[in-house]
Amino acid sequence: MSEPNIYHLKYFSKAAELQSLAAAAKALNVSQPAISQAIRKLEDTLGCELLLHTKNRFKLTEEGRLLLEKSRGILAQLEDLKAELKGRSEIVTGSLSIATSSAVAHYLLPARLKDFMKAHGEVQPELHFGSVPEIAELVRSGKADFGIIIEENRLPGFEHRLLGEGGFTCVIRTGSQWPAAPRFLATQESPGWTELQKAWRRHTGTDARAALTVENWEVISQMSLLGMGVGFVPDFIAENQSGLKAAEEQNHWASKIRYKIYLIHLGEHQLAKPARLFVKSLGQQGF
DNA sequence: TCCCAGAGTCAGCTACTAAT
DNA sequence: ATTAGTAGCTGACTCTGGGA
Repeated sequence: MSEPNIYHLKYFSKAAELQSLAAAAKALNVSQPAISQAIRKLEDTLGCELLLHTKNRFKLTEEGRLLLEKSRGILAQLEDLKAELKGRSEIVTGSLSIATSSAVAHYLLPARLKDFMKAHGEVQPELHFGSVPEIAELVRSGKADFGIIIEENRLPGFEHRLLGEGGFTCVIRTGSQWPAAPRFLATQESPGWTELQKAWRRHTGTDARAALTVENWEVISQMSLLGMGVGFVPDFIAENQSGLKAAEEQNHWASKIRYKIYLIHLGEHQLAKPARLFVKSLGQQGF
């Protein structure tokens, strides 16, 4: 019986990543049976089931998940080795898949990405957007190399790198006054509406009134611009959104609500080279 | 019920390796 | 150099489930 080889791992990883044998076959330019047989060979030689087949679909077993995790590291190391042996390790190629919120992508990422692309023009960046749970799932499933989240607390199962932190700001349309009976535009996600309510109650002794709770700070910014309410957003948005101004007199209570920007991934050794370099550059500069 | 997509099976081919 | 065994691939085909 042969030992598992690198093609077996490659085929298995791609199938697990794409959740489809046919899609993996297409991506790797081989036939679908080749993928199917490679996975069976892996199961035979490892003596465990890697996939659970159900209704024309499959899902990973616990062993399959473990193997996927380990094989990513092995394949990434192999890519590095190949590049090194070719004597062209200074030229970084491949994809860089980042999962984050649209706010981070809009306000924080472009400058960092621009610098990175200037140094590594061969890398193909790819951005995915979502909520914190969606970002976590994109990273966990391997669809994204790493995620950037704005969250108070750390997520279990991920390695974290703190990129920055700050406080919240109340914003209103430039030229307008703080309203006598403010209605707030805030997100449901933490930190957001719940923390605002507590802080507002401590500050005024009354309940905060919501104009709208939405999942997206850019939408909040736009609605604030239209005068639909007082936006409650992280300071980096307040500072960079033209047409809005911070309600300075309110920020002694708002800025006490803090956020942290974390970069999350499944482990340094599992990152492909472009991702490792980008993570390193973010870690040095932060946001 | 039909059609389509995805996954599995099978036969046959090629490439490689070890034995003679 | 030849031969046999093994591994891995492909194309053709079948089976199954979901959706129109």
